Amino acid sequence: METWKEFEANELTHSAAHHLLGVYEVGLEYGGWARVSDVARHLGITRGSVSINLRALKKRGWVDTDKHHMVKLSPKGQKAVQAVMAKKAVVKAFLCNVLNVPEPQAEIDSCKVEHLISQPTGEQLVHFMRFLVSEDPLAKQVLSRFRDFHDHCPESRTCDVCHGHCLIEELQHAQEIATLLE
Amino acid sequence: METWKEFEANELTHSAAHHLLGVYEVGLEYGGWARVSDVARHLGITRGSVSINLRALKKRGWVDTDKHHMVKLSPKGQKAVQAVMAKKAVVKAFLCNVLNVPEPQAEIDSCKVEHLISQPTGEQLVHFMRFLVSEDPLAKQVLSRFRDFHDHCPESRTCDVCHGHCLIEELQHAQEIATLLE
DNA sequence: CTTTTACGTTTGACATATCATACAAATGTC
DNA sequence: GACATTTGTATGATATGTCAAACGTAAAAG
Repeated sequence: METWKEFEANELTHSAAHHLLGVYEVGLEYGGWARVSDVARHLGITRGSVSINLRALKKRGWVDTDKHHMVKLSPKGQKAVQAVMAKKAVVKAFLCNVLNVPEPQAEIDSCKVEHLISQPTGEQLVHFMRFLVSEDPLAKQVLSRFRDFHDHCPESRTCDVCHGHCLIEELQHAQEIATLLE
Repeated sequence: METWKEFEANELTHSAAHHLLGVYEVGLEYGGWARVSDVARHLGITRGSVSINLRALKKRGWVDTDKHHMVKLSPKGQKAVQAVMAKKAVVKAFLCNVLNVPEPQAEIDSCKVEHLISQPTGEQLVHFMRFLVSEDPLAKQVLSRFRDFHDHCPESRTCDVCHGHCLIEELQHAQEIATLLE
């Protein structure tokens, strides 16, 4: 009944995750060290905001700082960044290459959920993708078969016509489908 | 470079989505009408918070109110709730029945992302699940074959042993896998 | 009909996350 | 060396989302 509060309890907020990613990406060219200013430019927010946010992240052990105000990821922060990047990559790959979601939308969706996906779920998705690129011939056929199914299923083409109206009705069948698979 | 800000731009926050879901669920027994108090009890937060939050949702056209302080979803709110519920259902079904994620974890993960998934992505996932329950024999075989793959892949069993350590290394391969599917 | 309970709202507080503005110190430039 | 720019921080503002506590009203109980 209170599962919804797990969202708040998440280890990293979306903002915090992207501050860490910012430190990582900016730091790539400087041996892991980044400046507040560059992270701010990278994220498109003010130096003041980044200064405050990184201070909070430092207090919680995600980043370390220098005497010269330089910032880098702590070991804990590095692990978090790698996990987030990997989850985003595998979700985006699934959306693009299995579900055939257009790349820009897959980029947005994967970015929104990257920090929220649990370790077990991310791992299982990696296994699934690994299965789809395995030597099993079945795996190879499924993707093209799904594309055929998708192209010939009348319901899959309504989206081009009604632009958002039918999508909701589409999704209403989800619960029925869920039970069919059990 | 600023894709990450799409998160903030989301139509509904997690909190707002669950207020709407709360109105829906509480209202089921009263012809769609709900009271602030019952929604608060349902969500496990104070009446004050719900009062303020529902006022904001009313101002933006997601809910309507009575002279007697009764609240119900507007047509717009109903559509949003159905879309969110459907996305959660299809994601949870995918996690449980395809990826074999344990049900409690699937419940948490799907709840976290339900309001963040775009209409196109949700719809494509529905098509994919529909394909997996179609009469196509290939679809029927894939799930059990993936389970075999999963059970016999040495990497898939490390999780039971290292409890979170290897998971990160697992996920590091995601980017490589992503390119393999293109 | 009084009393008590329940309800919705209001207020003040706190936490997060952003902004604009201002300031002091460090860095660059001439 | 003097001046200008960049940088990090500080301050006050706004917005969301939560809490606890108090208040007034409305409904239920006695």
